[in-house]
Amino acid sequence: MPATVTPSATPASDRPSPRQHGVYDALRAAVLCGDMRPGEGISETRVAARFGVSRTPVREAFRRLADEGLLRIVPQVGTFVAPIQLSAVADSQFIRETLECRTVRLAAERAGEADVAALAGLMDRQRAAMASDRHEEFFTLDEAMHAELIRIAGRPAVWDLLVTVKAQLDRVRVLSLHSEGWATMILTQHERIVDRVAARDAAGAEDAMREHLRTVFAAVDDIAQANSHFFEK
Amino acid sequence: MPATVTPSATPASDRPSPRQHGVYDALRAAVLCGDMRPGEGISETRVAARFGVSRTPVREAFRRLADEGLLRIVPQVGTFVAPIQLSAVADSQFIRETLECRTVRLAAERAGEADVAALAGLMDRQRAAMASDRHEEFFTLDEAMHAELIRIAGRPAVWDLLVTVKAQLDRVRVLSLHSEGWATMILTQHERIVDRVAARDAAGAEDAMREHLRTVFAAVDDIAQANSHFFEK
DNA sequence: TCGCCTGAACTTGCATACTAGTGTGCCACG
DNA sequence: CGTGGCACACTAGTATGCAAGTTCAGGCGA
Repeated sequence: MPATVTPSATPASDRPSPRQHGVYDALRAAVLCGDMRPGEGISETRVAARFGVSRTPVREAFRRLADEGLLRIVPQVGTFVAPIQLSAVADSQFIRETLECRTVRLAAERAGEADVAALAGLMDRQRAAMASDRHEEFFTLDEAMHAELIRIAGRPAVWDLLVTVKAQLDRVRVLSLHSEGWATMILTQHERIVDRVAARDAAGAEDAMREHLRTVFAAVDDIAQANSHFFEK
Repeated sequence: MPATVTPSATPASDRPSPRQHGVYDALRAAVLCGDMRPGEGISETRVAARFGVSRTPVREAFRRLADEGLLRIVPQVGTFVAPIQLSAVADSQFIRETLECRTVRLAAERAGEADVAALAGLMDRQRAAMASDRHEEFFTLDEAMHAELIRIAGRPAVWDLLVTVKAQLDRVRVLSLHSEGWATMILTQHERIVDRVAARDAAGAEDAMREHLRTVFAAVDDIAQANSHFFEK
């Protein structure tokens, strides 16, 4: 390979997805949705056997998940699903709130007609999903709306960062029981955010976003007490 | 290994640092300080030979650096020092500014006498370092002061995140030539930030921090034009 | 002289073997 | 019956061999 020469073309996206990605995605989903419980011990050998691959791609997936704080690797001892640390959850909340409050403000200042229409479409689908009790789809649309707002703000990379940062928050969220009134409240808050963005009301949008994010976070303490064996500190 | 049992004690910090960490640290420093130039091709085999280890720990280090956006791994082709993307630099700036402006505001609201004294001590050492032209030490103290402000704000995890996010900015910074007047200006801005924090002036501290961070960022375009072969897009 | 084709050398991805260290359970002994 | 110690099974860290794919250079032919 010639040194000091940038590879000419060959975009990495065309390459076949390596096997480690599949292992990573599956494990990450299992940890986030609670299929693998905090404190549970796993091992490279067993996971490799279950996925039908060797230890190498499993190791790569473990390392990434450990970097994200979802696994805890103890050399020569084992790898464990990380307990949910309340301090880490609070840090996630702080970072998310700080970044999303600023981006939603920018979104309100920058949104064009097409952007507002896209948001309105997402809201319609949210209402439809909730009316039909399709909770999984509602969650997907929730994520999509937050991502769209950040895209409108012109900072798509911020969402990429938040996907990782949010993980600790998501682990708590799936423990909650999604009472009926709760989902309605989320939808109402989404409507208010979009309404303020559509009105180009930056300050109002920021307030609405902050209230929305804090509503979700406010449930953390209750959830932690009801599931204290999953938490640390 | 007993499953579903949280490892009792055994903090990971006590464990001997695996070899991959040494490789990771060395390569990261080389990329950030410019010893390895953007576009330069490296290979697992050569790096492994140079460090006297096998490919495995080198691979792990490569993976982590690629996750941070410092390397670009092209399967079956090679691994390259990532070019500096202006968009990534701008995103780093946005995230850093957003988070540090909020934390410095919190620091101003929360700082106790001991915190203010610690900041004053760091400023004294900065003045001494600059008076003696110890640029390396000044840089270290610069980092320490930003970290200390975030610690005072009560969000040390935010600094851990910024260390990674800042990497793209740091790659540009080392390309600049550190003119004399520039360092003086940085020091003056630091003094103003600490002064506003000591005065518990949250808004003033935020303004000072924003001006400070934007001063550094303002030089990016000039540096990019003077080193266009290192940049992409 | 230009263009194509072929092959060799290189790359990373993956699988496997081996090492050093840890925790646990069992067995012998008091 | 209780306790201490040892052996074993299991862990992650590392080394190495093999496979699939890419690039580039050199030679051959037009």
